[in-house]
Amino acid sequence: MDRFAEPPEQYDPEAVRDRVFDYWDEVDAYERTKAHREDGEDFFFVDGPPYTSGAAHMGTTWNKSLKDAYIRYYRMNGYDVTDRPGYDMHGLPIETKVEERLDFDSKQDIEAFGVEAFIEECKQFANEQLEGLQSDFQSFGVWMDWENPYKTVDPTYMEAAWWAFNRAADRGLVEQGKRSISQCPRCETAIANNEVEYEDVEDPTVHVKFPLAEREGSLVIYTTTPWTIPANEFVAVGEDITYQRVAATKDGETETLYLAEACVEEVLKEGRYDDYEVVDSFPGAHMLGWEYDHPLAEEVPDRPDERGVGEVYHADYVEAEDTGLVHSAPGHGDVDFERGEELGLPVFCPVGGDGVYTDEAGTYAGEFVKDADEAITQDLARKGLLLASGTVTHSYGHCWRCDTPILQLATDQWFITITDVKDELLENMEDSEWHPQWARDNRFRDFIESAPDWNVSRQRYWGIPVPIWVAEGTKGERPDDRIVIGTRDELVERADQDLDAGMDIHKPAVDDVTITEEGVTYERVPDVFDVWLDSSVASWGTLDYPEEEGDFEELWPADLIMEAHDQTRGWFWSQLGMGTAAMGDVPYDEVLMHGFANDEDGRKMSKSVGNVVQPHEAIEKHGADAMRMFLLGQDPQGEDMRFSWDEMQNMQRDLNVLWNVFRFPLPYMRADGFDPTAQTVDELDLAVEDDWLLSTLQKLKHDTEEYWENREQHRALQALREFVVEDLSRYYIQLIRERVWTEQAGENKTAAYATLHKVLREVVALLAPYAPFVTEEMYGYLTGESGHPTVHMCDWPAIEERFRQPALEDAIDTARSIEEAGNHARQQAGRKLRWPVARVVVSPDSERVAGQVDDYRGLLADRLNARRIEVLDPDETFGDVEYSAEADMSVLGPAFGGDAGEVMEALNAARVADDDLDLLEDAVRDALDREVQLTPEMVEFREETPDDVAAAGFEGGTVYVDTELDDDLEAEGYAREVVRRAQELRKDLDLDMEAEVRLDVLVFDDRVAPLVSEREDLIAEEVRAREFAEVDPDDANTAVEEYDDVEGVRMRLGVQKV
RNA sequence: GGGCUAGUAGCUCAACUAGGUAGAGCGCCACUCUGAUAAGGUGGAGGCUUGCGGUUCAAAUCCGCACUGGCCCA
Repeated sequence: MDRFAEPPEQYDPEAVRDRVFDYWDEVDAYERTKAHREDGEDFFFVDGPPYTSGAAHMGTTWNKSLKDAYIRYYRMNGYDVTDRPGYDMHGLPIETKVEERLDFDSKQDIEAFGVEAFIEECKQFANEQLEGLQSDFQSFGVWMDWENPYKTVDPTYMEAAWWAFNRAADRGLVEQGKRSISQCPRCETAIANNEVEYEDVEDPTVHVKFPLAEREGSLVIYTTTPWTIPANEFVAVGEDITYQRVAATKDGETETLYLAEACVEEVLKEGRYDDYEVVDSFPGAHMLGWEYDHPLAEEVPDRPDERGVGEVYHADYVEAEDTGLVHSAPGHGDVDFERGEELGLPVFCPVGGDGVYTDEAGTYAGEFVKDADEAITQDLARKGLLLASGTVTHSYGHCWRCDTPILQLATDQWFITITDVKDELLENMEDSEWHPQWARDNRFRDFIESAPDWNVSRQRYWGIPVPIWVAEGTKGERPDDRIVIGTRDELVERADQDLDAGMDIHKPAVDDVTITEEGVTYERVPDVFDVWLDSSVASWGTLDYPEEEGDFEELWPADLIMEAHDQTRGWFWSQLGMGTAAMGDVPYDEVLMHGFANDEDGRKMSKSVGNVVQPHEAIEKHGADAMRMFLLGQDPQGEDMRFSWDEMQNMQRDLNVLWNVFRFPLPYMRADGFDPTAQTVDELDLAVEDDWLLSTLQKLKHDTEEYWENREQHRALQALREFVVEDLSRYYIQLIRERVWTEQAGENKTAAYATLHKVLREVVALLAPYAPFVTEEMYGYLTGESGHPTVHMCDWPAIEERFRQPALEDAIDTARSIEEAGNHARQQAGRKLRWPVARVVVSPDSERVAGQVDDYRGLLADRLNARRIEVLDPDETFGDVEYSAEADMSVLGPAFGGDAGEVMEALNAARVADDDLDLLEDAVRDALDREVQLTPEMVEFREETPDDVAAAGFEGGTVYVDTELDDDLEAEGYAREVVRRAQELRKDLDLDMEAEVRLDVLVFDDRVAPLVSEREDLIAEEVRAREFAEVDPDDANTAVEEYDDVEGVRMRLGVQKV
């Protein structure tokens, strides 16, 4: 791109993006940027792999934008950043999608179809989804290593999981055992708790009487899962809860029931008893050890009947609700299971993985459990044990993929016994720095403390095969008789079959592999890993470890990871767990935890509600840069984002302002042959505004850097936008316009070019991580061949102390607020800025402000279009002014206590002739009808505007604008009115900036006409009028216009090109 | 049901960590400007700071409860 070439007049985001994509391709921008930092210090970023089902939504887009921005930031700071993207491609969600595609209903369908073919389908599906995600991410400018993503389905990656699992096994953290797990009977596999979705459903309820064995009466239990009653092994009570023995009467018959006191009335009502009498009251502790008869003893003859089963025990999970007596089946519920383990009870689960009762369930064998609810209820009723039955609507867990109600079953699973290393987990957690920190210290810690052992086995197909081989026929029940394979090489070496180390290690390829050692043959456990285990090894999997060792040695652990807050229980946790189990360390040093993308009302975006905004819609509407700026303008530390079209539009508007700012000087620079490499701010004599802008730029760099380092890139963006819009566009550009328009070349003009050029170049660099497209294009125009091929190769702009001038910044601040006050005063007086005023008087509050005004008189006179600026002494007053006072509540409050409010009001309302405390006290006394003691600290006096002068206050004093006119001022005022209108005509004629014209000015006012004539020189220069003469109205290059009221005067103007 | 987190102008957010008359940007209205012009300037309207209680002379801020959203857990 040619330096200072003419950029398009309009900022068109889509066109910019198209051009930049082409440009990036053309110059290999990404590759060169990476190569540029090859020798830099390493920065190991790890991408949390998105799951490959579905497209990128606003949340993923936010996440990837953040990652991209921080990667760019670190690159600009000289780091060699690891930027390998990852994809999470195994697991049940994909299996169920593929099953849907193939119209399968069950595992039998898969087996019939063939496991190998099914795996192939899954692989294909995941790859298709991956392609979609890749192009989504690229569409908004994310620069990661798209050629070489890590995929959890690559054998190299899968090996990383095997390796880690093997390490955990070596540490004694892998065991097989029964656990109560959530089972999806359709998918026929255990699913993770976080894969359980809760929804409201209607379920049967039963109140059942468990007849006591050695005493009269029955325990009353309540459950919504009658199908678990066959597996009942004990009844739990709370030791400290009060229970009652009641004699309940129905139809003239009386029976004895045991219930928690709090539940008696309601339960008996449910059971439609006519009356009852409380016979006895006692704590649950009295009931411990009571024995009862299993209510379905005859129907389920094979249930365990050993000592200890069928008794009452205490359990912490009991509360005085329902009946206060809890039916407990260790073969099902997880708390029941845990308590059962403690009590040394057997685990009895007469239900298969498909939810069908096994032979152990006696008469119910062969029936699907949920279907058996009714038969069981009827059996209980027939036996006189059903106290009541009904239905209830409550939230119940469902499989998140296929929406089947889950079952709690105790089954054989493989576990990583995380609970054995809980202290280590907590210690390791402390080694990671989190933004925000509360997420680590509250949420994450709580989760770790309550985390159960990790069930890593799944009875499915599309996953990393569990690398455990157990002695034939032992089903893994003999812990010492098993082999855990850590690498493919190891498998090749030990396998009975002839294998190739490059083989795919998915099912079914490894299923038939056997290992025979010392006369024992081992066969593989058929399970695959829980998909959460896949991504848990990403910090080394992304480095191809253990296959490749070099990067791992150099880089691990990750310097930074960033994901949304759902990953606290997901990836942040699984990595900590696996890192600790396998390496004894947390695999990341720093976590940036961001929030979720909600809709404009703060609600979750969901397809069913129809409030989803697709990233591509946002890109089409406002451009990828504006979308990224919106996303990156959000607080990334734990806060959810509210999507806002409005805000995104603001971003686009700001980019438009920047575009205009950047475009403005280019034609002048080009025309004057400005050379930014030779003519620099260090060598030129800078004007005060140049010094100021450069100083302000240093402050900006200081602030933005601090924000980025604190992971508050949104604040950095805010500061940057403010600089561009307020300081650069609204102030600096306005100030230098005259300098730039001057025709003669000169150092003054060149200094403005050099300043603007430097500032723009740095602003563009600071903005590059947010808006990679538009900054690229601007950078190209600014630097041409002399810069890097891409803005993204730039160094992060460093703070240059030599430009810092805090006193100047402060003074200009004052000048700007005086200017603002002056404009205000002018507006009130009806005197537009185009008309000069004789004088502006500044009455400063302090010597400091007085000095500042004195130093920058010229600037102020120029900005306020005043012939002269007068400065009063701080204690001097301007004409007849009154004073008001403003209360300082922090002093007033403590002094007056409860009266502070009314004293404040009286104080604020008072008007006094002088800034004198006694006068003020008098005024307040009059208002409140009592004496008050004021001190100077309590109030600040303020001058009140006199009626006859246009005045306005500013932070450090008051500005008075003297609006009285004389001939000289009027002459210039009218002359400028002529100039402005003549310019408009020039524009109508579409004349070049350089074009000269003939100007015809007719003023229909005898007093004003000669005044205007006096200023023909001024007019001629401004309008590039070569002569004042009549114009030919018929000429195509002529524009004539008549104006009825130019500040009370009629005039006609004609412009003709010569 | 439990934990964490948030609720401030029409919208996006500051002020909350050390209690002292609630601010900005955008939007809206009026006026204005016109050599960056889908810009710029000046002014204005707009808030019982989600609600209810408490602590305090004084609460957006501290405490409790409730309501609403979000995430996680059950």
